[in-house]
Amino acid sequence: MGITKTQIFTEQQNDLAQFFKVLGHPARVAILQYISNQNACICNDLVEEIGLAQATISQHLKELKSIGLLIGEVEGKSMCYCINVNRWVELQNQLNAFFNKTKSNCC
Amino acid sequence: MGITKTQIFTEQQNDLAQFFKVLGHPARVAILQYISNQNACICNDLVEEIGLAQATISQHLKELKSIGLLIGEVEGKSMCYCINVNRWVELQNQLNAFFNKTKSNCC
DNA sequence: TTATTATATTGCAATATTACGATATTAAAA
DNA sequence: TTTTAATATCGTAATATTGCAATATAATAA
Repeated sequence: MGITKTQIFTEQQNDLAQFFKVLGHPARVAILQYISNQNACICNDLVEEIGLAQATISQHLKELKSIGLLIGEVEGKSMCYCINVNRWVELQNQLNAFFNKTKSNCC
Repeated sequence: MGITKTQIFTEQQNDLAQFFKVLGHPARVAILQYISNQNACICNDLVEEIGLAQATISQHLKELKSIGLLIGEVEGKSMCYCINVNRWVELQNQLNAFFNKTKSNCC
């Protein structure tokens, strides 16, 4: 069948999982790290930097945008991507809430 | 082509992504939450609780074990799964390190 | 206007994931 | 020993993801 049965889970569970899923690819981790290492917004040095085709990078950027982690701004004929710090902190908090709540009492 | 090009990323990036990936499914989030809500180690009430086939649950448990988050102990003819608290905290720290390091200076 | 350059989108092939029925496997119970 | 119950593994169908070439789009440069 292959379809994730989202209907049987809570919205919170689906959202959390979706967020983890987007971060669950090394290219997307690398993109976030690279953007954060630049002092200014970078554009698509990413293609050269990461070593994947332009179409592939564009796709990964789209997924990062889909959970609100990246903001893209048009700058002439190129795009300036940067991290959405508010969303970033929000997700980190959400994630820590999950980790802290999910504590085991057994074994 | 469909293969993730792990060779072009660092081990740290691959490990982090792998960890996120495993948590990136609502069933696995739900499993962890359910286990943590029980005062004692639970076994496979999970099948009834979550609403997926036994084979599917078993598969998800295997993935959670693969990153060290779960420990399984034989208990008669059933299995007692519980969260590996040390690993849990370790992953939470790793994750926070990633979030804290990856801070944007731009926009 | 016609390049040129940067990025996004489309279409597709290769591979991975999800889910489940069927079938082991293992341990207690009868 | 045979049955029963709990879990794991195998095989497979449906779907999703990854990656790229080709193409579209949009903005500046010539």
